[in-house]
Amino acid sequence: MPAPKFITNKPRVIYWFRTDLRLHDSPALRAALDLNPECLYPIWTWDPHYVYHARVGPNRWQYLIDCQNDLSSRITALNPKSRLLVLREGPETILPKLWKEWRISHIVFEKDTDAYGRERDEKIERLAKEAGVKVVSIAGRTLWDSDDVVERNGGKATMTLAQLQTAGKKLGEIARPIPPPETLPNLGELILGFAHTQPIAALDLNASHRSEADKSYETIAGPNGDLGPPTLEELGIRPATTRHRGGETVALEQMNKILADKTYTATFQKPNTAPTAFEPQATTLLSPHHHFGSLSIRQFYWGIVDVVEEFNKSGKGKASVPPTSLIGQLEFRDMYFGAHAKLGYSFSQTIGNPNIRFIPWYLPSVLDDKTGRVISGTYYIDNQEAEVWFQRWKFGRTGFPWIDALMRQLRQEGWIHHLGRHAVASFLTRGGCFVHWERGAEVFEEWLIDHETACNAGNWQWLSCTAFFSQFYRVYSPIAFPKKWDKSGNIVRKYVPELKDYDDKYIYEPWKAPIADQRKWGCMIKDDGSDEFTYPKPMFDFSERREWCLRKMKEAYDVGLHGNDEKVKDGSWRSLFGDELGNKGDVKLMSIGDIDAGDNGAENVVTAVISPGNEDKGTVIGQKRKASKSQGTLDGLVKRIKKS
DNA sequence: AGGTTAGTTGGCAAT
DNA sequence: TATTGCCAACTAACC
Repeated sequence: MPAPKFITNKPRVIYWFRTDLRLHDSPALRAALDLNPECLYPIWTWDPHYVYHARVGPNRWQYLIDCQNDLSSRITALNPKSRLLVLREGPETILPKLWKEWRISHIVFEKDTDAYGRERDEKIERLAKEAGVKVVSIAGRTLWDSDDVVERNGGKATMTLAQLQTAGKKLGEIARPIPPPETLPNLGELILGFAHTQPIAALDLNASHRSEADKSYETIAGPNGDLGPPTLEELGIRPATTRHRGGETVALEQMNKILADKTYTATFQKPNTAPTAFEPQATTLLSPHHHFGSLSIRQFYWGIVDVVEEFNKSGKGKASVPPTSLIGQLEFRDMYFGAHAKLGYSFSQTIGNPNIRFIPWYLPSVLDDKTGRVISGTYYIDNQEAEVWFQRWKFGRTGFPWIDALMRQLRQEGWIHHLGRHAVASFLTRGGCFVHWERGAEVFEEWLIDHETACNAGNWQWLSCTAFFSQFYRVYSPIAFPKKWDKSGNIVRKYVPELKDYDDKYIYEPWKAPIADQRKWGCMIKDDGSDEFTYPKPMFDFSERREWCLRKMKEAYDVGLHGNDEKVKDGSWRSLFGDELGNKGDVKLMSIGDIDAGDNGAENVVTAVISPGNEDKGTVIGQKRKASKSQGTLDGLVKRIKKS
């Protein structure tokens, strides 16, 4: 081990912020302060994995930037000489330089939970060891440390709420929140006179969200040279469209408002909250704060427990209990984290995952044979019709107003109600399109401001009846389900404004309205719905598709393969299924990263695949497809999206 | 925390 | 008062 250049008595500490963008109830930050450091550098490193390889739309970028700005000013409020230092370089290259230049003795961070973060942190710990820097990593993102949960669950993934609850009981009471620090140490000297390492050029999964050149890594300290949080402009990302704002200050205000409504908090029952409500929404909307760590999960947990106890003593009634209560919702979150902690990367994919069923969905993922992992940014188009359905679903042009309203709300605002997620997920997978749940999960990853790998993968598995839940005949109707909550379809009028003047009677099924009424209400129902005075006909007969899907689900359950079965990996599963799927023979993969000249002169990176008989047609995910006569509907769709 | 259909039951008012 | 029609509310079976 090389000897440090300078020996000081007091620790010199880097606090590495990642998904814990808060000062309150941070066990890791407390540990850093307990070192009684001579100086504390609060840093953020601009990880190329997140910049290019995670799917992040403008709304989540903005939310992250909100969190960083708020955190920085809260740090400065405690110490005017301190702030959040945003370094435009990946952690694996910059941290060793900082340790050396800033004479760091300790690096402290909250233990990460997702597969990528944990793999990255292992590398960082090895590098730190080599450099003689001590690493302090403390769990703080979940009710219990998920690795402890797995251990107390017999070393297995938590696949039911009961398993999580039993493991939790064995682990003892959840820690009470730690108050925020009252002071923070000064920064050390900001020496940045070292070479700036650029990330290795890679596939940019967020290219479709950029309107300008990406300047993420132009300088180490940002355009103002002050290590301040970036702007969307610096990232070349289009403006955000959501009204939801991030940051610890907003998070605490929002939480306190909820807890102040004691009846709401104590009697909350998720299935009784309206998915059609949007302003205000029926649930807490705290999930994005928990995702970025701008709100501690234990702070909210204990806030609820205290309100529930008081409510039960008050004689006003009986508080709700898990699984439907607010506490139950937090437990579900920990259950998914427990499964993800055990299974790692394989939790968020079918192939190689022993815990999930194999169902022969359309548009399956492509596997990297070397790593056994799904290749992000690509998938097989094994059925052209399903690809059209998928694109129409993604951009809210299915012709089912309830589904389209939700998908447009998701794209615009980055958040939809949990039961709305049920509705669109059921529709895309087992109750409509029969498209792979991994395609849906990728769209949610791109557009949700509260995207959390464990919860997203888990919920898609649940809703597609791939794991956690198996009653596949419980299909959500795009008409009957929203009618139960809102007969007049206000959510449709808001997000599908071309239908705003339709009578209540037809708001969820406008194709049934007489032509004269369609004319009167200013919106004709036409096949492609390609101008602003038209809306598309439903892209299929729903009950027909529902029956077809039920047959296929039953078949898949009878065949009984799971993600880790050899037959799933080698493709021989096909011999066990009937030939009704319509995907004939093998599909072929184009080279990922090939450059494809787009119609508008732009160069697009090919990230998807071709199907037999269509060898000359590549696909660019999230961008315009190359012209294809067989996809008139899709071209109309693209035109419509560009206009909106 | 799904939806449909067919069948039953019970209240109510018209005849 | 008995019969009839109507319908809302409920249940069971099925997908």
